[in-house]
Amino acid sequence: MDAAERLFAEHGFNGTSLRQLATEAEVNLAAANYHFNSKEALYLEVIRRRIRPINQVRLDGLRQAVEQAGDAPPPLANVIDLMIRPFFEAHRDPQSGGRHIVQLLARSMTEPLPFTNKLLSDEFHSTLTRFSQVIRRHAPQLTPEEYLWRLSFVVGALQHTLGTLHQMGDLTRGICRSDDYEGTLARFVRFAVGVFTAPAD
Amino acid sequence: MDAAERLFAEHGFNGTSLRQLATEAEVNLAAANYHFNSKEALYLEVIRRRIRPINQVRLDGLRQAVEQAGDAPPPLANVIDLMIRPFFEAHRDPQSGGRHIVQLLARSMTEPLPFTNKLLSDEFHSTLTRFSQVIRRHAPQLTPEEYLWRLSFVVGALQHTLGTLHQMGDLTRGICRSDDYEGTLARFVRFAVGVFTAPAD
DNA sequence: GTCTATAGGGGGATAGAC
DNA sequence: GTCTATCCCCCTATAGAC
Repeated sequence: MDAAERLFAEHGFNGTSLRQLATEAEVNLAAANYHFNSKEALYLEVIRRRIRPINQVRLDGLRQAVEQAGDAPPPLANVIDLMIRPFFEAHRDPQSGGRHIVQLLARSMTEPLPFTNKLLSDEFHSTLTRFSQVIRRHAPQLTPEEYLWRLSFVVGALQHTLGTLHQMGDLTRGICRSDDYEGTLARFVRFAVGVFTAPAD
Repeated sequence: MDAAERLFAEHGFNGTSLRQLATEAEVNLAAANYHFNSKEALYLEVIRRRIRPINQVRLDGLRQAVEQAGDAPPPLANVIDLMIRPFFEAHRDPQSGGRHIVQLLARSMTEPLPFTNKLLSDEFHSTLTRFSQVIRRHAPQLTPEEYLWRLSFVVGALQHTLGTLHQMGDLTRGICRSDDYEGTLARFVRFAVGVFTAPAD
C-alpha cells in the first residue's frame, strides 16, 4: 500500500503498472492481485485509507468549533485552518502518507478517472458542504454564485499548493520553503479569509 | 492533431493510445507515426501548437499596455486581464482548441511527465516572469516570499478554474454558468487583484 | 507518403500446484 | 494465502510493399 501510494502519486494510475508496484513492495504480483482483486480496487483503497481519517479530523474539528462558539459562527480564520490543516499535517508525517498521499489526492481531483468520481464526491463533497455552511455566514455579502466561484478559486489554490508544495523550494530557488508548514498554512489562511471577506463588488 | 488534443485532454498521455487516436482521426496508424516520429513528439507538438500563439498574445498585450502607460505601471486589473483572457478566448473558440486545449494545458501543469518539463518551463516561465515584474510594482508591500506564495495561489486557482470550467454548470447545479466567459473572467480578475493588493499582514 | 503486417515488449488478470 | 507460469490483450514502433 505504501509503495502503491508513492507510485500512483508520482506516475498516476495509467503510468503505474502492477508489476512495478509488486517489485517495489517486494511482494508477489499474483498475491497482490489476490488481495486487491483489481488495479482499480487497489487505487481506490489507497485513497480511501487516507481520506477517511483526514476528513474525520476535519469534520470533528469543525463540529467542536461550532459548539464552542455557541450562536455565533467560529472565526473564519479558525474555520479555514480546520479545513486545511489536516492536509499539511499529513504532508509532514510520513506515517500518514506524507507528501505522496497529498500529491495523490491533489492529482485525483485534477485527473478525471471514471471510477474515482463516486469515492471523491462521497468523501469530499459532503465535507465541503459542511464547511461551506459555516463559511457562508462570514460572507453574507456574496450571492450564491459569487460564493461558489470564490470557493472554486480557493479549492484550486489549495490543490495546487498541496500538489507542488514539495517543489516550492526548488521552483523559487529557495525563496519559498517547502518545509515551513506553519508559515505556509498561515499564509493560506490569510489568503482564503481575504478572498471570502472581500466586497461583493 | 484535433483528435489528439481532445483525447489527450480527456484521458491524459498514458490513458490515450495512438490506436484510439488514429481511429478517431480516421488516419492510418503508421502514417501518423511517420509524421510525428513518436507519441511523445506528438504530445509536445499538440501543446506547442496552441501555447505559442496564446503566450504571444499575452506578451504582446502586456508590452503594449506597458508602453501606453508610460512611466507608471498599467492598472493591475488590466494586467491580470491580459494575463488570463487568452485562455478564456481559447476556451470559447473551438478553432483555437476550445475547452480541450485549455484542459490539456491545465492538466500538463499538474501531471508531471518527464518530457514536458522543458517545454512548459520554456514557454510559461518566461511569460510568468514578465507579468510578475509588472504585478510586483502594484504589490510593493509584499516580500518576495509572500509575493511568490500568492502568485502560486493565483496560478493554482487559474489552473483549476480553466480545467473545470466546462463542468461548473453541472457541479453547481446551474448556479455557476460554464458559458459566461466575461463574467467568470471579471470575477477572476477581481479575485486576483484582491489577492495581490491585500495587506502584507 | 501511405498502406499492411508484424516485431517485440508490456499490460492486467488467472489457473493450478503447493 | 502464496507462488510460477501463462493467457490474451493492447501497446509503440518499424519493415517493406506499393
